Amino acid sequence: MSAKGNIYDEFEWRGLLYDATPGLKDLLAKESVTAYIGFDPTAASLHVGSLLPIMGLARLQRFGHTPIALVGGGTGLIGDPSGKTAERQLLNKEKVEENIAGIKAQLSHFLDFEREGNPARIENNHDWLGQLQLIDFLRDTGKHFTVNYMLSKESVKRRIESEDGISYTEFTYMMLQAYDFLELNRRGDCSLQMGGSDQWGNILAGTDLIRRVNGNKAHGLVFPLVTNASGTKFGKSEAGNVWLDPELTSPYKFYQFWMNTDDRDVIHYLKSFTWLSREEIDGLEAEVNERPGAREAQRTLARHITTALHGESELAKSEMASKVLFGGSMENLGVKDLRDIFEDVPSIMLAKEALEGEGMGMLDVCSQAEITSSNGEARRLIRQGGLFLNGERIEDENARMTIDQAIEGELFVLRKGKKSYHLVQIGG
RNA sequence: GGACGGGUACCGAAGCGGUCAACCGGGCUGGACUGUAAAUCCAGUGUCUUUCGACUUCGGAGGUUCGAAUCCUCCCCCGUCCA
Repeated sequence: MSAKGNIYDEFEWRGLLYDATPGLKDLLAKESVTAYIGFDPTAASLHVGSLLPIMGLARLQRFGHTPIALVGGGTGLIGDPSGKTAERQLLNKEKVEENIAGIKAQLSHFLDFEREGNPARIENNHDWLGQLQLIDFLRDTGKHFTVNYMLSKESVKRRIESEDGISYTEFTYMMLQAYDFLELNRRGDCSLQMGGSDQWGNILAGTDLIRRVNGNKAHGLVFPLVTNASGTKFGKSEAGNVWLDPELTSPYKFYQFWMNTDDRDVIHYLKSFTWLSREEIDGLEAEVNERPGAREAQRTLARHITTALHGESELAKSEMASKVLFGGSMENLGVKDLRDIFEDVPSIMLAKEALEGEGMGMLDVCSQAEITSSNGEARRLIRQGGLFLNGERIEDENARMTIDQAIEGELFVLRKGKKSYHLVQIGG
């Protein structure tokens, strides 16, 4: 169907094909398909974990198919039990609305809503789920689900076996997701739902429902869960979740997150999250094997994703900051540059008077700047050689910080360990 | 409602009258090595002072005792089994 070949093969070589319904490959080869992925508005921003499905939609679009991003304004009020071991906290409607707005903005970085022939769309399932009448729903949709079928689904089974059980609310989630698929199939001829592999059960519930209600053949395709060689959960940094929203995760931190990718994961991530061709990725793979220390693959990965999400200029800033923070000294940098580089580093103001004359004890500075949470901790830190003022190690726990040590008389750069920076600025 | 079992620091888990600020493991924080890595090694991990020491902690409240995380009473919570 497309000059570039079949998207199915594309997913396959990129390692993004975990499972798919039979016949999907032929369908994708023959015609332009409309496909959707659901996004949960449980937070005001998506995080890097959502990048895989988002890219899935984007790839699909480049291959001539039509992507729909479905925001779960309705289902978000219910909560999906898949992959969860405990009952979810319900969100209120206002919060969900707010989250949807944020998510839409982020999706637009990746999907083309203007594209000739197959523009992307965003739908909110609250538009139809909100209208649903209980009795109608039970008669028209509920009839097609046996409890036996629902109980047999992995996500439900696991929760039933768990001690806390599963509420009726979450139990119903599967039916609603199936209904979404049916609705999209009816109104827009959407015939494919994609998602993470944890969605397989829900997706099949949808294809089954569509077949029963209107006899159409619908398809599902799921991506593998993104794994992490170190065994930690993908998408977490030491600072917590890595979000797509620059207010929550600065472009610099976002860039660093990818930069820190384990050698064992980086090729897989390049396949999953970038547009790079097979040849380019093969080249980088060779690079990783030959000169792992250069981390060319990580740099390429970080560049591509950061640019896609935050743009060229943010990438440039992130790279400059990285260079200073990890590369060399800050010697030649003025206050202006430093302020820029340390833009999203915690910062405090201290009164000029406090730093004149004797100055302030480093232990105090540490608590004021919230570098440490007790004097004892600050003491240990210094003793072990983990505290730096303007790049110089503090040797003595009784050292004092005075105004003449300030860079251009305006600010101090404190560093704890290798990576944790704090700024102290002098206030009036 | 009844019968047991249990609640100890971020988590898991010892301790069951003094020598307990509380073994050990994980996590976390520094340091060394390094590739802004992994692995490894070292150190640290209640608060205040840091040498000694003082103070606050072992579900909660009381009590016994010279002395309690450890014994007693009541209460709260969790798990398992029986109703």
